[in-house]
Amino acid sequence: MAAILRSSVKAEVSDFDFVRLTSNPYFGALRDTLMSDVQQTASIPVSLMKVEEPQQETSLDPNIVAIQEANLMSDFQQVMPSGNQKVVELHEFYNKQCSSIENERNEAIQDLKENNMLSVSQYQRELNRIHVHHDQQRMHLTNRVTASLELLKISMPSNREVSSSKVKGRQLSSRGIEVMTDWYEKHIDHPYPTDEEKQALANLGGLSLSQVKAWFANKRNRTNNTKPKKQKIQVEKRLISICSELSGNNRPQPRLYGDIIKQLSDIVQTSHAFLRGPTGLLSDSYNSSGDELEQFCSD
DNA sequence: TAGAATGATTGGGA
DNA sequence: TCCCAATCATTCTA
Repeated sequence: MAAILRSSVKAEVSDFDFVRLTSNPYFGALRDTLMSDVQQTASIPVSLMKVEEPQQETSLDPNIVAIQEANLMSDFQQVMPSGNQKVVELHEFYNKQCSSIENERNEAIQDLKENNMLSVSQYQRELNRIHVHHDQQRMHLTNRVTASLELLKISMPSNREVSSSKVKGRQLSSRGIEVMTDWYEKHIDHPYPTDEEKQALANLGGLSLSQVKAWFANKRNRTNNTKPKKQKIQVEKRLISICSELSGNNRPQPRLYGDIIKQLSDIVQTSHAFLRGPTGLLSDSYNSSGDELEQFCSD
């Protein structure tokens, strides 16, 4: 397949693209599937499907290895915070194998240096062969670990929950709910996490920052714990208190009504947020205000 | 299956 | 840019 690709679109496919294609972790599986199909249908000569393996001594662009390793490290950094044991083990395995390859490389170079029987050109050729060999080993290792990490990412329950939670209406991860609820209950009087706290909660719960923000906004709103709602509840309590005072048996003397009106004026003055809101008691069409009430009181 | 619960989005105010 | 209230969309549950 790669041979076909290479020969048919040689002008467009660079060596870089070709190596990227053949080093893709799914390339092998795709090749095997196609080979199987070819053998079953016998409509395409198998020889055409033969993969052109890179020459053993062909030098490998170190940039490709570096890019692949950087991508793998980036993947690890994304998944590691989940604390998944298998990911941790895979990461350790990868680091050990890399160290092992580099140790072998260094030993081989050291042996080469100690060999005084080689000419300069022979030495250079041999040195190149050592680097190519070990670069290929690292590339194969990186590909294998990348494929394993992909499988782990798919199988991770927390990851499934996080990705699926992007869909509307899906439950957030239980860990995420747990840490946010815990924080909310501990800060019930002021449930407004700072940016740093939001980020920490997101990291702890495996959530995005916007999910944390939305969860707290919903939580405050649905438990009547937003600032305007709390203020409104306070005002309602004071109004009920005044009403009961006015209608009760211990009704105040008319000369004390001024005090009550003053109290009502204070309530209007301090309740701007919800009284003047779009659904408030004092909408734009209602022109009365605390000041007017104050004026009425003094009259 | 209807209603509740919940995550996400939107538009407006500060 | 944050917060809020309202609303939508989806899932859960009795």
